[in-house]
Amino acid sequence: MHYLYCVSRTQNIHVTVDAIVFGYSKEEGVMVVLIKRKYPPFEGDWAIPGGFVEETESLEHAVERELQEETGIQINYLEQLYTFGQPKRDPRKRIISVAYFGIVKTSEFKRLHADTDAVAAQWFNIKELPKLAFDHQELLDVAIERLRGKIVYQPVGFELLDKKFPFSDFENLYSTLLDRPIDRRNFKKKVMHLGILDKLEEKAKSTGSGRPGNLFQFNESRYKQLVSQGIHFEI
Amino acid sequence: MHYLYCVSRTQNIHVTVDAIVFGYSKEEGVMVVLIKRKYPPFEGDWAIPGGFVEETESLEHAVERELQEETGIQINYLEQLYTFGQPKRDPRKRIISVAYFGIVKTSEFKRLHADTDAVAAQWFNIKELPKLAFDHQELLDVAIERLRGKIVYQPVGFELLDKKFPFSDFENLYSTLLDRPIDRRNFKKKVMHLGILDKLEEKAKSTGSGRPGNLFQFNESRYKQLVSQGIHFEI
DNA sequence: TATATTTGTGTTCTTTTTACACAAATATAT
DNA sequence: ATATATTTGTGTAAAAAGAACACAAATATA
Repeated sequence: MHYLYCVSRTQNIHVTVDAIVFGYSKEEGVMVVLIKRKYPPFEGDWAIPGGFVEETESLEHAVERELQEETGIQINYLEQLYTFGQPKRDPRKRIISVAYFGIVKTSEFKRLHADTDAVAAQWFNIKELPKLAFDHQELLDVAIERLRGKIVYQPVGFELLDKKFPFSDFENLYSTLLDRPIDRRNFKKKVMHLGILDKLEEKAKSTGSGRPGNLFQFNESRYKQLVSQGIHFEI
Repeated sequence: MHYLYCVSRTQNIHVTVDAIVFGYSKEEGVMVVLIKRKYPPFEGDWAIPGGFVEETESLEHAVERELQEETGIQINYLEQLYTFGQPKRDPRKRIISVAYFGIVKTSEFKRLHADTDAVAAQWFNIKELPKLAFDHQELLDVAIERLRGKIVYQPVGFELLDKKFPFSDFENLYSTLLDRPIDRRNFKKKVMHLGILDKLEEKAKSTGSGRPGNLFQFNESRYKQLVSQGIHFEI
């Protein structure tokens, strides 16, 4: 095959995109959005949203379009995850699926949570998942692993939180995702020392009992500076 | 689009795999294999080896098959890199390319280096690359970034070296890839402390001037143990 | 006004990382 | 055979980063 890109062969392979979208709230933890299948195969099972790529659109565009159509979600962070292409992953025909990994912010998550049911989409806690169609459990496993891996060296955490948040939300997110307790003082010391969080003057509006704390905000330029220096965030 | 996987649409998109294969030798540094295009577009330019996926084979199989056909290479390490799918990346039709990242060992690299010319394939130092066809420079940039990123937390270095190697080869590889000097004593201390290298009794056969050193060997079980404990190799 | 809940903060000890120089073994040239 | 150049092998001390740890202040609620 020296004729790469030169032969004109008819290939009967179809390309889809799938999107594993995460949301987070302090109350519910890390959630992922799934849709209920209405037709066979796997009728009635839950699946990761996605669909066919159109010939003239980019892969990213396809993801955003499908998400919009199936779930009404507009994500604010998107990155390519992995491409799944085993021959028999769809029983009907050969499908190559380019999976993406998306995140919505807490406020958006809460808003969506209220009305995604209207479009047969639903949020599930990543620790309490239903049986999934196709090889979607595998996609989800890869995505969760990636999310977990990313937060320890890149502050993807910010994509999950709102623009302003109390420090405890940030800490809880890490503790939840890493599934282990975190020492509040050491964690704060480290994060503040990196300079990626700015402490605001505002206090959080009291959300229950306890002392109200300051709000914090992600310092994006500082973050970019650190990344350009090749610095990892081993939190 | 709730009909994911239910519509039977005709998609005129083609799927290819590409393989960015790296080799290393102390004398030549980090090398990558390219093939010379014999037909338009980009006739005469160099390109990354690859080709169309067949309907019944896995993506990995397609990569290995194409590599074998175009370059005669059998890699010993392969992982998926990224999927490139911009609409106009091939001027003729829509092509989604699943790029892979491969490595051959030094001995294999030297052997191939001698005869890959026979099949219009050639090794290039990653610092002295020719102009590439299509968006292949971008694929290569992503692959090099990945290679560089990987060696600092996973010992992919071993995939590039022979089974037995003098410590200086290992050190030079890291120094070359990271493009910065490495303190020999501290580096050795760290690596040996991790336990991923076993010191052999054999000495390297003298390869020029200087004191002959011991040979070392990758300790795979120790490595797996560390990985299962979630340990990263920040070398 | 007492109680429960959450936030905020500093020090000490341990571990890890960095900086740094000289002697031993070989090959080559004279 | 002797001198010279090249490469390997090794330890210590100072600095930085990480881990362990407890109590007072601010609010909501009973």
